[in-house]
Amino acid sequence: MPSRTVENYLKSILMISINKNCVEVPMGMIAESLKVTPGTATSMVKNLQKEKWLNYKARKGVTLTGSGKKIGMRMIRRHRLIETFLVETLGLDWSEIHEEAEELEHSISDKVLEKLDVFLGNPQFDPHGHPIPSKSGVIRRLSQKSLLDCKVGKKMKIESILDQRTEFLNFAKNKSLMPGNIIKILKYQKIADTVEVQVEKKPKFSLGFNSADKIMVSG
Amino acid sequence: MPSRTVENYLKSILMISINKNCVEVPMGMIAESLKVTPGTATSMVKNLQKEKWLNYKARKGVTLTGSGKKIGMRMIRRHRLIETFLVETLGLDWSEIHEEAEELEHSISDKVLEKLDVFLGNPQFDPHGHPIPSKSGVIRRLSQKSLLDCKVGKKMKIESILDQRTEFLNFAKNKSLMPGNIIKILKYQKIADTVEVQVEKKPKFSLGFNSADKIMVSG
DNA sequence: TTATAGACTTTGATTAATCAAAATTAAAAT
DNA sequence: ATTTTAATTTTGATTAATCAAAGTCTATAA
Ligand SMILES: [Mn+2]
Ligand SMILES: [Mn+2]
Ligand SMILES: [Mn+2]
Ligand SMILES: [Mn+2]
Repeated sequence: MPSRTVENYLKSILMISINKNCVEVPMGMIAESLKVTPGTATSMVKNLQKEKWLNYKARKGVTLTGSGKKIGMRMIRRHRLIETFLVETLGLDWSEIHEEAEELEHSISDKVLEKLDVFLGNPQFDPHGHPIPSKSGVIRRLSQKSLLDCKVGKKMKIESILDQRTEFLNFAKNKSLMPGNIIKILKYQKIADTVEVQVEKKPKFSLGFNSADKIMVSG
Repeated sequence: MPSRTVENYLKSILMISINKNCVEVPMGMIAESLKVTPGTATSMVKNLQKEKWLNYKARKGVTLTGSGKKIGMRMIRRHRLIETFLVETLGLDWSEIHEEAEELEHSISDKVLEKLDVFLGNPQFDPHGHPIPSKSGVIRRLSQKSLLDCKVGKKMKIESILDQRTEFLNFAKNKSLMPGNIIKILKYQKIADTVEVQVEKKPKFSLGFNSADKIMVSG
């Protein structure tokens, strides 16, 4: 019933509200995340409100309704299961699956999706370490702690990578910045906005604050 | 570059010209095959001509250009490889894959398609017995002989099933009307427009002329 | 040779999604 | 309390794809 555009809006809005855990998602973030002009986002969001998928307060932002959340979550599940399939079964690299899944998430029937889920053995995390919501829309709470929130010297486990850009993921893999690996912050240089880190026994290197904030960790 | 609508038009036109082997494809068939009104087909076809994908002669029909044929063939390859994947890998029934592939054929990147091809071991035919074009756009000539063109009593091998409707394919499977099986026409009753047939050692049954014409055979 | 039916085309309108640029508002800085 | 800035909304227009219904052709049938 919802068009692929609607599906994209609802998924993006849900992901923003999860990642930044905010209740009201501001229009600017929606426009940025969907790569449309602010005016487009405003007009689209008004339509979504008519369809009862969200509530919109002018100059405040947007809150998903129950049905909006449901569709958004459904899209996240689809996206992540498809990504997992592309890596596990077809052997694509984790850096090239995001755009692919962005399309496929709208094209697969529920039946095929559930077959895929079984075929893959009910995976719980996608290749970037993001939890895959259950069919009924339940998702594991993900770590809200990024590299930036860590004490110097403490060893942490990498949970997931938020940045989905191909180049960033290539860089990350090259530096072994991958889910499961152990990372330590060696130095924290506020003035230069960098952290110096070491992954497992590999050579140390530096990350800017923006990049470090995309590496989610636990432990 | 071409939109999914354009891809659908070019694929449909190519398939009609192959199936009916005619050079000029009439507008009516295009409209019917794409389930749009005749006026829509006319206006769309004019756009396609502007883009050099085909030549259109008013009240005559349409002929694909080289580039139009190339895109059409690419879509046939995609469609059939995806159908094969859905049956071979995910275990869907041959009756429920057509609509699915109709969507997916537009959503998968070339890279994923070729990975799929390798994963499946370069299959030559889809689950309905239709030849899969090579990456470079070469397709095996398919049998032009249907059950209707057979001598009574002669044993023939079923090559492919043209009718893609779910209900027909369910019926066909139930009667073992599937590629590879051996079929014999027992009786040919022009007046009732039925043929009585027997597949392998199974009980005999009747088919209307329209249905019989959808079963392509050889040998 | 006219009629006429059926295939096809034209016309005029609609819808979803988008943009650019102008207008408005609220928050922050002075 | 003003001014400035940044975020957001409004306005007006465009594009691809579609339909309904009116108009036009052309091949056959009377
Ligand atoms: Mn998407
Ligand atoms: Mn992911
Ligand atoms: Mn299609
Ligand atoms: Mn097929």
